[in-house]
Amino acid sequence: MKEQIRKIILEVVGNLWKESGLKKADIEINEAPEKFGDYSTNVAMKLAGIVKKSPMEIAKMIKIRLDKSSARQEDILRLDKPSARRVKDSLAQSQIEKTEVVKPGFINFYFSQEVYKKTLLDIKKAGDKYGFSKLGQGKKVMVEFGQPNTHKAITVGHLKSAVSGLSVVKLFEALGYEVIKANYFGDVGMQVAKSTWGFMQKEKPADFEEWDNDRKMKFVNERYVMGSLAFGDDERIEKEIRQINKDIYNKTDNKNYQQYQKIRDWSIEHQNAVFEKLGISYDRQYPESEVYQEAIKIVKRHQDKIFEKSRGAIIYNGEKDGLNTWVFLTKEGNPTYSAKDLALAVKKFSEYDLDLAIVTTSVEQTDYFKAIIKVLEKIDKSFKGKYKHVPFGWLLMNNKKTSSRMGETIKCVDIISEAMQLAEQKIDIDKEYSLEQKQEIIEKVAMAGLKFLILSHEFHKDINYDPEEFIKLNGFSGPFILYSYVRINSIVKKVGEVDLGNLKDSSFEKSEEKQLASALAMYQDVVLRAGQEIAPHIVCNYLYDLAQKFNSFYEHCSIQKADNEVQKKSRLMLAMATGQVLKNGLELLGIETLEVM
RNA sequence: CCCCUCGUAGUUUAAUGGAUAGAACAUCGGCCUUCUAAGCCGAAUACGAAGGUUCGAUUCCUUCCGAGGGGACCA
Repeated sequence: MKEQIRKIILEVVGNLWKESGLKKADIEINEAPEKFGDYSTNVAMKLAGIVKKSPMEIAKMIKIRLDKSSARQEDILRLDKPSARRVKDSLAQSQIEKTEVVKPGFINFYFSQEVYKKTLLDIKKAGDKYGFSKLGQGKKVMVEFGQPNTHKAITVGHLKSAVSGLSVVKLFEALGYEVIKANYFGDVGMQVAKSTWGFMQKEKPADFEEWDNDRKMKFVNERYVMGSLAFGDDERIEKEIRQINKDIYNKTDNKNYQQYQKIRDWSIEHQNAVFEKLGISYDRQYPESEVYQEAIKIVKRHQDKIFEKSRGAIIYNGEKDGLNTWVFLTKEGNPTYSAKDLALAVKKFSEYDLDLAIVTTSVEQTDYFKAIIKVLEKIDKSFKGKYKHVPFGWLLMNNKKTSSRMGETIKCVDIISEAMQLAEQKIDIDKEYSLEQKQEIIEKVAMAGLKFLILSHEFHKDINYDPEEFIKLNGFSGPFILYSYVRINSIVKKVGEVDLGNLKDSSFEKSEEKQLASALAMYQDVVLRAGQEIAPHIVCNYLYDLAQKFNSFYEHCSIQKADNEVQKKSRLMLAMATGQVLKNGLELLGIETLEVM
């Protein structure tokens, strides 16, 4: 839609635009505020500084050209003179009903009824694929997200990563990319050793083997905290833990390694269950242990060209590239996380023929990944621009970051059950749902609340959450959108599905109808922007606005009590199309719809 | 000391250099005999400070103030 309007503008100002050194992409088409039509452009204001005329004057001249290009007005701008027919055709093609010039120099575009009808028909035809584009067709992208550690609890941080990552995946799919979902999880290292040590210090409860994995992992995490605290206090214990660490690396066939393996198995089962609950199934799982050997090799291979020796370690000296210096191999010859991340990156490209690899992590790793990417490009120029780090902010509790070492972290499973409790309280007791229905409502509403909260903030910003008023179930929230969807579903059930054919008799005259239909027409542009900017919060804002417009429509334009049969059917089509778009948009956020609530 | 984020109503936040800075929660006031009131309609309240660039700055640049993060063998 935007692209078509851009073309029309170009018909008129093309030459002048080029002379001014501006590019086609500089022609901005934006969604206009409600009372200023549907789309608007500021080209006149952009030209003002260059041609030294007032923006209003320029805008008026452009408008004359748009309205009837043969106008006999003195043209001090030397605008292009496309034939009247070409402009008329362009306008007709993009179904712009009228244009308007408004201070300080905006040119506004109003959709015609044709846009509304075409949009409804497009939505009906494309269904779940409405909003998809072909931008990434034939291209492959891998998104790495989640990244928990075994032998430790999954925390809110991982929850944020998982939810954000899933949304990135969905956005790229909507852009037409083939997406590979990857997880990189820590299953080696001191923290794993600490946890294993802690576990072996205390008799486990008699019925331990009968516990489910959630409960087992809670116990394991307690033992991890204990081991972690003991590590700093006692040299003898430190020695024991380091020994366990060695046994794990060497896969020594002893009690330590066997215990480690057992906990690792529970952890992975637990992880998969938690991720499944969040709607995530990975295509490729990379345990840290898998890249360990490769990490050493890759550093040694490039030892003198990219890396250098310093204080006994092998480092990448980032200072000369304006970055920090990072250790890749310790003086004992062990690979650090940087070496492992590097090996992982190379492995990803060699396993899949990727056009792009995205890694999402928390913001603290921003500088670190700059270095990793730099080194990667030094290894092979073809990696340039293909490895992308997307940082996201913390989920803070009362403005403070929590420490996993001290056992302060909020567990992912706890936060989910907290959300479910809230959702349960909200269920209308007058409505008699079956037990299964009730359970479905609780789960989906809770997930919608959680996911929307996480995704509605800009990625790189921290989310400060107050446990008291944390998950919102009304207002700017996921459940609000679900609720709107449920209302639509309920109407359709009552009135019955309808097909108006080509909709040729229908007309949307009330402002609530027009605004709703306009918003539907803009959905594709929104998805495109959200995908290109990797910004799901754009989708959140759009969906909330759309749901609000629907609720307003619902309040002011009755379907059952429409004036006549055509209006009734037109409105029902509008409602059904809205339902489809809400569903598609929620899908981009990884939120499932439901039929009643 | 160096580098990176971020400062918007009481709170949580939005706005590719543009129109009256948009919402939500909380507060106050209306609307359920009428398609699900988790809703609708309305009121009130905000760009950390000072300069600069621009027709136009919350947005870009500089300085200051404030918060957080990163900077050698932990991830």
